[in-house]
Amino acid sequence: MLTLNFKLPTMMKIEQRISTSVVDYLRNNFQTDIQANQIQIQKTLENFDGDITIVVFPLVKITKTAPEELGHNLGDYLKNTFSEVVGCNIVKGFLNLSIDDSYYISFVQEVMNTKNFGFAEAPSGQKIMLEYSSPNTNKPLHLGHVRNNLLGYSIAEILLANGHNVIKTNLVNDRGIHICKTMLAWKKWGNNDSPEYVDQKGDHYVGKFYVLFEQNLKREMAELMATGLSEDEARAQSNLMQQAQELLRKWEDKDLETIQLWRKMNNWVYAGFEETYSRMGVSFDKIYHESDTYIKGKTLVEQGLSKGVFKRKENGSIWIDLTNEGLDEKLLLRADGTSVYITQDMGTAVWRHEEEKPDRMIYVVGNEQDYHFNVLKEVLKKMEYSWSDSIYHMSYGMVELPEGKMKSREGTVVDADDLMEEMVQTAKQITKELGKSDGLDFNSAQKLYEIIGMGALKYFMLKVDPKKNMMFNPEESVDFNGNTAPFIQYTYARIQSVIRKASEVNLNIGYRKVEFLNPEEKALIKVLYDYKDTVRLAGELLSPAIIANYSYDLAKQYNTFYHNCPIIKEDSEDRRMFRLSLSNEVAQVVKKSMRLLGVEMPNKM
RNA sequence: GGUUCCGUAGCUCAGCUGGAUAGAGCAUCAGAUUUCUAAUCUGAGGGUCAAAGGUUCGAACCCUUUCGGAAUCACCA
Repeated sequence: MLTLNFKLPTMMKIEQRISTSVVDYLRNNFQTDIQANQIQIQKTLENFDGDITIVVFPLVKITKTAPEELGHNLGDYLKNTFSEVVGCNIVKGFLNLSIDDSYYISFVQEVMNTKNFGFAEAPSGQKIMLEYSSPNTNKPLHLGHVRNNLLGYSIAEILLANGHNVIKTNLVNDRGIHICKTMLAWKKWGNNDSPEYVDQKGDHYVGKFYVLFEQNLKREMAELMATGLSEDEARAQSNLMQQAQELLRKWEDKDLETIQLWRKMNNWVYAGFEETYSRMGVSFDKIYHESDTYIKGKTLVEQGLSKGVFKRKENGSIWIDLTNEGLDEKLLLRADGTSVYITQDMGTAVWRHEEEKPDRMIYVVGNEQDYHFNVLKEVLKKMEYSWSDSIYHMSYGMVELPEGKMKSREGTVVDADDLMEEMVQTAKQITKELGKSDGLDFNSAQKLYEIIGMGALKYFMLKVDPKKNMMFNPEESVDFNGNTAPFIQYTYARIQSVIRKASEVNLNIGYRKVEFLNPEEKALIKVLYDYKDTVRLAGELLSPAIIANYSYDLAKQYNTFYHNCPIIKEDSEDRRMFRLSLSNEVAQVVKKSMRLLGVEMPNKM
């Protein structure tokens, strides 16, 4: 169970005060020890009269009275207790309470007076290490990484907003057989070229050689299989595969020439990644390399072996038996002594824990690795690390394409750089067609296209529940209507425009009390009212989607308000200022929310 | 085959962890601009929540079974 530390809000919500009061009522009249969190309070549905609703069904069991009777009594009690409760009605087992407008009006004032409304007063929470991105250094980032990077970054921002101390880490998978494959391919077919020489981004350049290796391996395997070998046998016996394995052994033996080549190629890739991360707007506090942590992993495997937690097979490979845990036997170290994926993950986890002693370690990794993380957790548990339960695999769903699977070998990968460029270009085209960038200088216009294009991409990927597989439809992603970042950005820009126009007539932001609310004002304030709970929930569930959908609701509600309620042209001065201030608060919350997703807001569009 | 996850409108997704008559966007159709940005707003049609049982005052949500889809079970990472 995740817990969060919040400081007491400056003004306790009426819902909480009512819960407490209902508990008092029940205790005094029915001798029960019910707790406040057992009282169900929700928003009243639109078709009913009222603002908040108490579900009395569950209470009937305690009181042994009819739902309607209890509802009436409770309603009367609350009306007498709270001046804010100005009316009530009972429908079946639902007690609907009407809250006086003045409560919501003063809430707007509270929002204005709260420095960072909706966010925890940092830092009061846990120390959390969050791993995300974790690229392989043998190929460029693709669509799947985009989701990973955006999710990781956004979750970190959300946890920060909830008052946690977050250390963003990236574990670079810079060693392993796949790296050796690209190195071998470059040695064979690279002509001693470099990315600079052929004028290509480093990660793309190196990625070419990985593809080249796989193509040639496939050809060689096909020849071997034609002689009657099985696929596995063909792979094992192929020259290319044997040479790659030889290279891996040389690498682990620290062969100078191999290490130098490895360094050189990895640096090409890092330069490429740096560009991609930078445009994506993601960053890290601490970078770990598998090439460092695997050694620690090997040591741990030896320790586990001597403790009798692991066992060695005849050929020398080392395993853990997790059949009692519902998992299989799992390889921890190869027969030739080289390490596998999980070896380094064990090392990394222990290393991190020794260095930082975090309360939680969150891994943002795709759900195709659910099994791997179950094993990792069990291995650490068997090795009696008390913190093994503080590991949490933030397992997100795959990104699917309308055409079907993405496969690097078949050229159906959507490259991250290409995707970002395409989004920005589309934003540029649409913005120009609408004449929205007229009058902007070149740099400002470029900046605007970037904000819109990248915003659209980020929002599209983050608005879906992270746990679910999602469909990425490139055509739909550039459609800027509906539940999209440009819609929300437009709403923000519009508010900024109103604020600019207002200041031209000396109408400045400042709270002014009004006597009552009209329906659009009230509906809008109620969305703002949910903000704090939304940020908290998103933090508990590690879900940027909750923030995204909230932002959309808020923007939509604002647009309704905007169409029905004149601001600058409103007759009453008090209401004019109230609406302007409310608009400004909405803009601030929209901006902060979208910032949690890594999406920027333009002042004009 | 074992394990895990998923199935909500034609399509893409919400549904606040069991509450009232299941909601948005796209697409389709019909409207709104002499008025603070129309990348906007208003309205209409569209549902056996995969199916069947069960638990409950109450189920899209929990349990069981069936059907359909995906991932994984590598001396790949």
